[in-house]
Amino acid sequence: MDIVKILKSQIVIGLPILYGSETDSQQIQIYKTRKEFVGDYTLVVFPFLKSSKKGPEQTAAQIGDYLSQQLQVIENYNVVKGFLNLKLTQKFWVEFLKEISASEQFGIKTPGESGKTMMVEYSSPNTNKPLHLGHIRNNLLGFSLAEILKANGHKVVKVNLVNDRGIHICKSMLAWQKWGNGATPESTGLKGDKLVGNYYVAFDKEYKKEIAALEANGLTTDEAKEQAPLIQEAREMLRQWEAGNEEVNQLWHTMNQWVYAGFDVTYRTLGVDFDKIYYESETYKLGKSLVLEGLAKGVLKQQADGSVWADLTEDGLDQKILLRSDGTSVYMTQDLGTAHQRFQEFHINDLIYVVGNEQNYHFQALKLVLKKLGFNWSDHIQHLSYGMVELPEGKMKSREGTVVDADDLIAEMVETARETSQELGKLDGKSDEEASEIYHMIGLGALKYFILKVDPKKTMMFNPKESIDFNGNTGPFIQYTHARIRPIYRKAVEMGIHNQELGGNTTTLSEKEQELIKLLYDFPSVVEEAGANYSPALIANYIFELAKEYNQFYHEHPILKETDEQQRAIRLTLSSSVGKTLKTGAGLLGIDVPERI
RNA sequence: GGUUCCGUAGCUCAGUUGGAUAGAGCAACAGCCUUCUAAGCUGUGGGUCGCGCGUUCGAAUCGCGCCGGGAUCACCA
Repeated sequence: MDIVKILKSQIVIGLPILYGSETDSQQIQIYKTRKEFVGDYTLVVFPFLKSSKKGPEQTAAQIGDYLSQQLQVIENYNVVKGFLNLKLTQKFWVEFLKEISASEQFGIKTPGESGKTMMVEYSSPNTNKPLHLGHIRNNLLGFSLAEILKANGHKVVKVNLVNDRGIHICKSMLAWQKWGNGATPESTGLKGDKLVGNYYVAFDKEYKKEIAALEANGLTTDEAKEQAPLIQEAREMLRQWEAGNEEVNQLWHTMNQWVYAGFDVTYRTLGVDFDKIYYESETYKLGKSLVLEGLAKGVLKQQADGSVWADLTEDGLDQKILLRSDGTSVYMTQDLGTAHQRFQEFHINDLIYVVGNEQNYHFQALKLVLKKLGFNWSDHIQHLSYGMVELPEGKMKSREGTVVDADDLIAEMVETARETSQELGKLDGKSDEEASEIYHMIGLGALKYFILKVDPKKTMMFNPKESIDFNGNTGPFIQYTHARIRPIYRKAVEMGIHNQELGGNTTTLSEKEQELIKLLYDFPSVVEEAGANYSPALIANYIFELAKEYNQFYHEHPILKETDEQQRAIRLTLSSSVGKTLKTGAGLLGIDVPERI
């Protein structure tokens, strides 16, 4: 049971007794005592002054007296202005430490415990170009969110909706047809997604030339964009695809397979996976029947040209098209259909889309339209809306080649890990295989932490010229701290002292030791908060704090060399608990930690 | 223009259900390896929390108005 909750409930009971007035628990502010003051938890008493009709100090003292009488775990208290600082007994903390070391999975619930199933859709790439840094943020967030939700006791279904059809794919296909000379991943040695991406860029280059030529002939930019032969051809190809043209379909299939093979490599390197992959080519017609039903019910409107619209003006949005005048679907239509299908098929409680904030409007509209159609589960559609990754020059643009390629970046990170490691003389004497496994772990740890430590909803900056750090508030710092702890535990096992009973009464915990235990105590609520806010960043910040605190402790205190057995036992348990928690926390971010560096 | 998100140290970011003297990391400078892993630890310097007004015992945090930046408002996805 959470001590803060216990304190709160005691105060709810106590205030009427002391002052004869009810208090709602909202008014009770308890937080960890700041380091410059003595105590573990602090109650802010200002909100109670009206009912106590006394000064802050006196009120705080009265409440302090009351709580001390009620709760044995309170050692003592002190009052500074309107702040009541409560100090808990050492026994309380030592008992808690015992609990952690006894528990298999501290701070983590078992998936299914909550009785809820969550579906997380993430990644959802287009198949006309390789993945870049923006996709990395998406993939890492999606994977981490799924892990965090599981840790909160939910079952999780991870899905990916691959956007494998549309004009953008046709652009790559057309360019390949025109200028590819039959190139394949095998013949060029290129990763499939890279090969296809090159033709997308090639298309855009030629297309721009055509536009420029038409503009020179006096057309406006819009007209030129519309009339350029290349775009006309691409559109024709899309019509052919939709008509089921055999040849186009064959090419489409072949090129998509190349891309999938390429994506798989990137996904595997990143360590992300999916329970189910949807293909838009199979889902894009879903939703049309829902729209027609809505039309029949009169909640949607049809215009004279036959197009169907949802009127969202009452909710502050605009008119939203759902079926074109020729009766075909748009993006929104498909999303209506897939959402409907998913709630039916998987009996999910929540559906969370991990999609960039540029689509905020789309998801607002999606929920509203579903609501209009009478689906109450639309309230359970969530959008984890994350910010863009920007370069110093601004936004990344695939077509202009100003993107940070996912594979390149990963390779760079692993290479830097290798160089750094060799410079520092780490891993000398390890087999090549073992060493490169660790380089990979550290390189990816650095990258993942770098991305995930930032609040998802914020735009973040990446400067390719400055390499991602390996020191300080970084993934490798967490990994290093873990790798530092593990040998201690291994030695303790050799010495046969690894599971000695903690007495807790004969020794005095140092400030650092208490600080560490208190931090550990926070872990379960951090996991909870990260789950409630869809924020891996909270986990990242927490494990950094924990690792930093541990390194200070490590510097100041001997562990195995401590002669007092009681003291040593506590420090050992503390160390292995921190190690365990770092590993669990990093795992929630999709970051592996090594046994040794 | 409407909607919406953001603005904290030179740089990258924490801190926002209102609480005590606003914090980290990087970069700079000065120290600490014959002692359990120095990817570590210690110290120094660095702030008009974009600006103003308001609410409050108390505002980086809430409200209003400006300034600056991003996203979005397609018969694209």
